[in-house]
Amino acid sequence: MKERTVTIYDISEKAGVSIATVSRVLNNSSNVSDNTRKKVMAAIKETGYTPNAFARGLGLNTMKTIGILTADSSDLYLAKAIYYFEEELRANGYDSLLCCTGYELKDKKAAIDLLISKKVDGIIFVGSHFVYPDACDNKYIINASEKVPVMLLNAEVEGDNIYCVSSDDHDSVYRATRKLVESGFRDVLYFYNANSYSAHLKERGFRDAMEDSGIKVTERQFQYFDGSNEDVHGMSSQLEKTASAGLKFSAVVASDDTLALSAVKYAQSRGYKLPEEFAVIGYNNSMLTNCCDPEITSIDNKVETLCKHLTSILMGVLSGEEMPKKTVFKGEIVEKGTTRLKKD
Amino acid sequence: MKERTVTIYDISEKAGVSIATVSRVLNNSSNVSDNTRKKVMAAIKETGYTPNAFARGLGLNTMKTIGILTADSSDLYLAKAIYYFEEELRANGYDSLLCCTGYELKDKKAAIDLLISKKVDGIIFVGSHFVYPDACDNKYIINASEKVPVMLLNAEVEGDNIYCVSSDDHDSVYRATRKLVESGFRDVLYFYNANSYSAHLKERGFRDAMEDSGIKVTERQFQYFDGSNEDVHGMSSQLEKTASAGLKFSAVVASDDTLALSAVKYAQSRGYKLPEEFAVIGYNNSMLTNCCDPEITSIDNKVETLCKHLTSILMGVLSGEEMPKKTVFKGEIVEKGTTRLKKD
DNA sequence: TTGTAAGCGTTATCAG
DNA sequence: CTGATAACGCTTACAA
Repeated sequence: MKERTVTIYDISEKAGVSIATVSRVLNNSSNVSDNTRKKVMAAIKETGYTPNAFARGLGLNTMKTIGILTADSSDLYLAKAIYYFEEELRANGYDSLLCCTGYELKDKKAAIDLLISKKVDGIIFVGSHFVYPDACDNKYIINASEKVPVMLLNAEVEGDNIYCVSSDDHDSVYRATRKLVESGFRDVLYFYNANSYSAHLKERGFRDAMEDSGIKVTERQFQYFDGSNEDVHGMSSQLEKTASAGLKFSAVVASDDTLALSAVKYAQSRGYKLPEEFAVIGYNNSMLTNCCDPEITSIDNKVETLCKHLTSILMGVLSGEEMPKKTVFKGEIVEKGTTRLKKD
Repeated sequence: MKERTVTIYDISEKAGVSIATVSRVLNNSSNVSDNTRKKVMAAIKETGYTPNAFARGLGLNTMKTIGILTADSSDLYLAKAIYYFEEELRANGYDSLLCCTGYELKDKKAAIDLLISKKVDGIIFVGSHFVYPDACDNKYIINASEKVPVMLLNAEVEGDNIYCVSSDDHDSVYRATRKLVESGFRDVLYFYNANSYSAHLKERGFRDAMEDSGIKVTERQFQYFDGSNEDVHGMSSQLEKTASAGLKFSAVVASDDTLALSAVKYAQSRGYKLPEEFAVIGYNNSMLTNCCDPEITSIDNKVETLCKHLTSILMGVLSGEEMPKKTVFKGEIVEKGTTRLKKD
């Protein structure tokens, strides 16, 4: 009882023209007389015809789809990025094929193969988790770039068909840390939870800032949290343990707002007054920074801007234009209640 | 200089067999001799051949893709759902085409048309925002279901090809509210920010619970927050205004954890002690409930379970099995620090 | 301006 | 077990 789906042939017949003509009006292409166009349109409207995307894809060798690759689409920051990408891409006539890979290298590779086999027009790597410190481990990105343009958000890999858009993480953390020190906090703990490309930049920023401030740091001041990105509990109890173990710190620079939030909870559970006795700086300026009292000073890395630029670069690449291989934006320190930084 | 992509013909030639045979080993289908299979495999490996997905799609009339429709993929709850869907779908060999529609009806319609024109095998409506109180406004969902199976998460629409999976929002809020009242709070404010299908169920649950507790409610007790889902600030200041305007309330039942969090901030800014003098119950049991101190009692509606079931129902539908049109799970009240509910 | 016909790369039916 | 060959529905030279 399934009525045959209407094809371009049905339209051509109904309108009394050839399928070529139908195709032409469909792609509102070159020279079709107003009259025939009208006839074709009428037939289309009447039948409710829509072109078969697969056939189209086969002919054009594209279905206007971009693969979006991310470790965890439910992560606060990544979710935002995905949202902006989807929006921008669709505005440009592209669909988004989403692939969440988790954090295992082999799953990432598998996901890429999958995307490429589905013949996406490009792949956006959302988040720095895809780039490893050891260059060999990034070979899989290069491989992908031999098939389709590869876009990296918040990461950097050298390659012919690879384009990188990022925020200057090193600079942001550097500036924030220096200001923090200048405002009187010298025993600062660095709290992080990733070993990705941008994670390293941030850490480097912290180290450099401390050094340039003339403060020696010990490795104990670098606290790595190895757990779920949502485990605020675990995070603050790690700080608690660290403190109980004898490490003194009265400020925390965190690589992520969740960590920062846990630092606020830690400080408040100890009865420290923020920002007088204890200071906290987060990263991403996400809604989490507004979820506690005082609200958290955080670094805004302009994810919307990054996503828009990245998309427009991708669009340029896809239409054969020459595009910048590396684009870097400057982050912004958004001061709220957990610090009292010196003004510039 | 672009080398022609290798096709099934190249493989057939290299292996000295027909393309039909190559196709057979590709789909590891019926009866191919071990010997020829080996030859073909060798040729495939040698050339790095991968089948053209578009051609395949054209032949099979499917590219194994599911459209995921959501108002805002960066919303904490929706993002989680999307994550689980993507994971489950991929485990079943399906890809996810993501479409974020925003909250305008016409954009929703456009997105659906788009998904259908891309010939997805089914559409998952993530979140109750797609279902309107006025049945006429839901016609577009019925329309979609005439083309592909439609799956609704946390919503309900009657239709031939429509399948609904949800948590019993009414029951959850009802039980939570009753317990709250039993624990001594009678002047409870209901705080919500949506007019969707499930929003109505929740509100109904609250009303019924109050009524069954013998408490009269006035419309002022129903506070609708009309703003961004991330604007914790705006939310708590609305509560502040409401209180200043003279409404007395010492407890808040919120339709969402963000609202609940804002209630905690409000209560704390007024110096109320939670849970003794002020109680709060949220919804979704998201990470936000752990972001303040005390942590927030919240209703867990088991999004992971819902998503898994929904996906498996969809898979059943796609393979022609008879599947339940409506599946309802029970939510769980997860008690934390903002209440001291009576035990059952 | 319009039509003809040759792809595009598979899968599937039917013979052998 | 294997091979021809006809779909699948569209785009696009090339002709007219």
